[in-house]
Amino acid sequence: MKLATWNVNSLKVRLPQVTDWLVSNEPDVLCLQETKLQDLNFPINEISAVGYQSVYVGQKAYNGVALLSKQTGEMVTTAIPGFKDDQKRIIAATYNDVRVICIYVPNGENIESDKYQYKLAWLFALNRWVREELIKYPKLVLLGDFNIAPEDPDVHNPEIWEGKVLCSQAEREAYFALLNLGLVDSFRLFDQPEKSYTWWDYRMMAFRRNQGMRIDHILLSNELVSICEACMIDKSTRKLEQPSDHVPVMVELSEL
DNA sequence: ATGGTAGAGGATCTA
Repeated sequence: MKLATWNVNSLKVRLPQVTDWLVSNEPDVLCLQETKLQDLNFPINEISAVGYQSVYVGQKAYNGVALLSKQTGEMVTTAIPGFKDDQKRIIAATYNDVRVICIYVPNGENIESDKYQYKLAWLFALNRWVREELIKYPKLVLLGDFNIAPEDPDVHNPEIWEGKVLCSQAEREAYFALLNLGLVDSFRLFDQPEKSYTWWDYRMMAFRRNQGMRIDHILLSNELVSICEACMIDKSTRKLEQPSDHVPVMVELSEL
């Protein structure tokens, strides 16, 4: 079973890249963030044409998440239960007894912003919900755009970014609180290239200089860690015309 | 201190 996540920064613009990527990589499930589409505009036919079903929840202009899958997902959820939120940032479904939770964590803007407080509150609500989901679904994958670089090796210039949004102590504590529920960062299960990142600012030639951050993650519950065979970042999509500022991350699980 | 780019939507807001 192959599971992937990709913040596409507008599915309308990135649709040809997404369908090409599905054909080339054949994931069982691809999780998308920042689709930036209202539900009535979701391109179900174009995605169906390459053999994938879609479930999605979106809104005008911002946010929006989706699950593209070969098989039909069950128990689809499109909000964190008990957390009032106008922003469409989560979608979850179950495939082969594997609970797949796709998240688009708020960016936070900067640590003085109201958006930062919203981010921390959102992460707290996520934690409470994932704790409950792990009881129901021992095979669980939490993946998406976390907007958190967990440790200094995940940041191109940790001295400059120290304490700033995406790297602040409170955000990192919220990330490790998720791991403490019984989740593992699949990327660090394996040897990886130095300076591996998943996002580079569009500005200042950040990608060419590899001035990025690793903020997109695939976390696995303990039951899935033992059957995880690989986790890789696909930088190739950042070299295409009109790229997203994020690139896909994918895991391979055996025996599923 | 500011700007640099991209996307949505039609002026700014978000990232």
